[in-house]
Amino acid sequence: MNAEGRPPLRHGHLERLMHYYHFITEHIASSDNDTVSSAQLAELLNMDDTQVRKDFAAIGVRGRARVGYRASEVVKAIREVLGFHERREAVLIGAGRLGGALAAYRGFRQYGLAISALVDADPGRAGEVIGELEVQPLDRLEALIAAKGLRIGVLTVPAEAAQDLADRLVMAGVRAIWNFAPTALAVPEYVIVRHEHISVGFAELAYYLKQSGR
Amino acid sequence: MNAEGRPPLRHGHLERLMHYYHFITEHIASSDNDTVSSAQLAELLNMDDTQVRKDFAAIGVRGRARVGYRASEVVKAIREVLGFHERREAVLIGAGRLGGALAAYRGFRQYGLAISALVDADPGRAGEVIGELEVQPLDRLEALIAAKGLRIGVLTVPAEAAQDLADRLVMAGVRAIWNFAPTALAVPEYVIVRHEHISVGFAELAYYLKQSGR
DNA sequence: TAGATTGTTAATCGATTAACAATC
DNA sequence: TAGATTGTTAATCGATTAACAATC
Repeated sequence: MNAEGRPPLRHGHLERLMHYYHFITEHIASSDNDTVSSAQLAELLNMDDTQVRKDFAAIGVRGRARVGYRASEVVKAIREVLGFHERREAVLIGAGRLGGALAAYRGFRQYGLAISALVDADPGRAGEVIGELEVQPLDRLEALIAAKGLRIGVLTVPAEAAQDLADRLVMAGVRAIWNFAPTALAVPEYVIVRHEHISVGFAELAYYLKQSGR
Repeated sequence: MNAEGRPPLRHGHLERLMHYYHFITEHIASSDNDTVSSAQLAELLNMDDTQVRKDFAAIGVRGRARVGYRASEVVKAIREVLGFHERREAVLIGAGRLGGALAAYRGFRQYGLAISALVDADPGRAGEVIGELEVQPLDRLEALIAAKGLRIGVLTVPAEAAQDLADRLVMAGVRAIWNFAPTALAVPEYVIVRHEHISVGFAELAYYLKQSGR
């Protein structure tokens, strides 16, 4: 149970909530009286309508029979449950192409993520500006984390460098790591790691392509 | 059933296979007689050992009682099933930071992915070299796909541009799209889309962080 | 041989889907 | 009122885990 007295959401559930959120914010105008039915969403997202109703019930959204759910209410509840309104500052390590792309992407703001420090191991990169941030030298990592009280680290570094940097992040107080390096990280159990394994996406795509007869 | 007479693998199964693959190739030297037991893998990957044995059985890998599985055999079987040895050429659209990162990443090769054409809507970018490729103007898209017989497209463009480009890809003969644009794509049912929704990863990380008491 | 580990069947668990009464 | 849609319970399905005989 969490603060709201609801059981914690599982992976699949969170994914579906994000799915609803994107679909509704993209396709259904947010004027106050816009409604959406579970059957509509289910059809468009290619899933079962009971699932939609259960998911909404689980986050405390109630609909009205013969009418459906208020789109704005659904969106608000999802933002609430997932904590999109809570600003979460993070330090990003590795200002290469991928790191630069994440640092410059403005879309993260709607989920509460603000990358508020950017470091790179190459001293030559220090001072360069990406998005709204200046690249800092790696040896300032701990100072930056302490100064801003950062608790989230984003790793966009080569595989070989990842474990060392993860260790430094944890030592400096970081408690959640978003890992884009193609390697597993060993961390204490009180640290949460989300490993973004991009090539898995390609492997799946290729497998399905193969299954479908090339 | 697929060509090998085995039922197709589901999402979870594919993810686990990639997990084993990475773990074994990273942590277990590939000399011919290296063995690994289901209990070992299960412990290290934090899962049930029966699961490991079932997954291996499903791809035709047999172990030996009291010994375990031959690491090299497991790796080979996974590569075989997932088609890593089949070279798959793709066109990448959008040579921005993210596109550039993917185009320059050499690690994809081990999975069979070769990005063999790179286009960008900005004519000013044409001619620029990223990795081993020269950025081509967008109007050459169809010609490149036809000339190289490409069947896979990678979209690293802003959300607004994604649907139009997906349409062009499909019209030109592409049958699988790896979509990094933060928007859903509408495509004919014979086209496979893999939507890489990166912010979902952050949302999950943030949710678990919140659940754990900040 | 003794005992560790596989391979597989059976049991459990959770997630998905079906059914349907309640409601608007 | 009639009928569409929710909310929820029950049934089904599939995935995970337990158990254990077979094997090396």
